[in-house]
Amino acid sequence: MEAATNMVELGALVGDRARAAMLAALMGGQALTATELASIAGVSKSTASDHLGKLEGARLVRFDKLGRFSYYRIASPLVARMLESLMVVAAIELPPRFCPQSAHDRQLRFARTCYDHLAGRLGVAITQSMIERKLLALSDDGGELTERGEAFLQASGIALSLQTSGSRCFCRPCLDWSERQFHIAGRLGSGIWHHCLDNDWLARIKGTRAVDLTASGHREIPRLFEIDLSAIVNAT
Amino acid sequence: MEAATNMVELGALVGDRARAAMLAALMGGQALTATELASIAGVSKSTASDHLGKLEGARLVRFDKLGRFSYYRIASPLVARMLESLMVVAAIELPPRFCPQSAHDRQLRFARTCYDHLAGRLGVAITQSMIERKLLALSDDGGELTERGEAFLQASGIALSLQTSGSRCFCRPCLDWSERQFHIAGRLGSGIWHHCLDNDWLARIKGTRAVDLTASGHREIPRLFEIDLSAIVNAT
DNA sequence: GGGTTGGTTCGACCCAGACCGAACCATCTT
DNA sequence: AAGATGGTTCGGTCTGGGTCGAACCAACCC
Repeated sequence: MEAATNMVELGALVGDRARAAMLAALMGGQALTATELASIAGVSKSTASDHLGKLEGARLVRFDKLGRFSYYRIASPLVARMLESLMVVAAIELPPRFCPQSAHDRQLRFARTCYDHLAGRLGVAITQSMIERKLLALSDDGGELTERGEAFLQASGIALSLQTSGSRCFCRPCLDWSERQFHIAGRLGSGIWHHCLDNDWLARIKGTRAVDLTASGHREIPRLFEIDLSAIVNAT
Repeated sequence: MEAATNMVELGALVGDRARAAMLAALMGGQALTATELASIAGVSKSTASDHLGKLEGARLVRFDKLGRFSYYRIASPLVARMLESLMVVAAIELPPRFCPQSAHDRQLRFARTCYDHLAGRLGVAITQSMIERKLLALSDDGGELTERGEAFLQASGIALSLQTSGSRCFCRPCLDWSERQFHIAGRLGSGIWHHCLDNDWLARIKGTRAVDLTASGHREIPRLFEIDLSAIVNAT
């Protein structure tokens, strides 16, 4: 059982409170320092360093030294996909249990980054709206822009934010663990997120994966994506 | 970190030798009894029962009692997808380490089931051949039959083995951990596998995920899929 | 009924590994 | 040079959970 042996190692790495908290934080897509990750995981610096060494040894994370800082990040999109699928099963398949919702949880549920695209109620709402406007068709395992969608992309300027690298899937549905609906991943998802970020419509809430609307985002996002912000801001 | 909490639980469940061996075995797609799983995992019946209780409690597996036998199986396609992505990262991203290849490993690498479709050199060869014959186009995250492909499906009789349920993706690439290339999953992959099984071209090797060619399979599979069997039988 | 086999529950044992503090190294500042 | 901050390494502690055997329950066979 060669494959199983490595799967055990992988599971054991994720199956620890502190390490899982670090990986979840890194799923925000940003590189974080060892001290930040120690604080997020709620462990001492020495423990954090130990954990990060293991994660790096298994090539789940990479790190770059910048001066005296070590910036850690998810090693590859493949690892991100794996964590994504873990979170989906964790959220949907596991028996429900009592979990008090913190303020932070509420922020995450409103909007967050999922490695390199937008998730939460905002991400799902944008996706739904694009489908209703027939800009996009999404199936369980893939998606495609319509002609109207192509035009929309050009007109809005999002096209400029798209990476041109061909190997990644252009549009991929990503099951949202909090909403239990799909949002857009792949290059298109990444392009939409970066477009919102570049135009200062959205800003990361520092130290977390959560994202918040700026004043201009409040104005421009509902206009561009034709969504009703008030409905999703005030949801449960 | 509500999502992270459940992810920890999930990782911890997979991150155990015995449980991972059981899950890997169940990824063969067949239901197995508790005693069979105990033997596969190399633990006592009591230990196995304990583990299976935990897996069932987390809804990663389901079981049906038939008489005095408990038949366990993977709970859902979502769980299968998650394990699939774990195995891919385990096989491809983790640093290589010395792992002697057992006879059983060689069998698995030749041909095996991956939940409900065909994997290993045989699965990959069929996929490659269909792409070369322009029956199929496959991208990183999706796939489509060509018109020729549709005709091929009808002519071969595989179309009859296809489930008609619409919710599942018709054709999905699944990264093969042993071959590091794609093979066909989704309803199409499931249809091809069941077609080979129904016609007695392939047979499961009992108690494992491994699959072997029957005499008629030796004759018919190369003909239908236009592949060179000798090349993949004798590979490393 | 008695015997056999599949499966679960319980109690006891034991070890991998998560954790911390202290010491240490490296980088930047003053 | 001295101090401050980020990060790693090392040794020692302790606990969660994986393990088994024995006892027990349930289904099938004679």
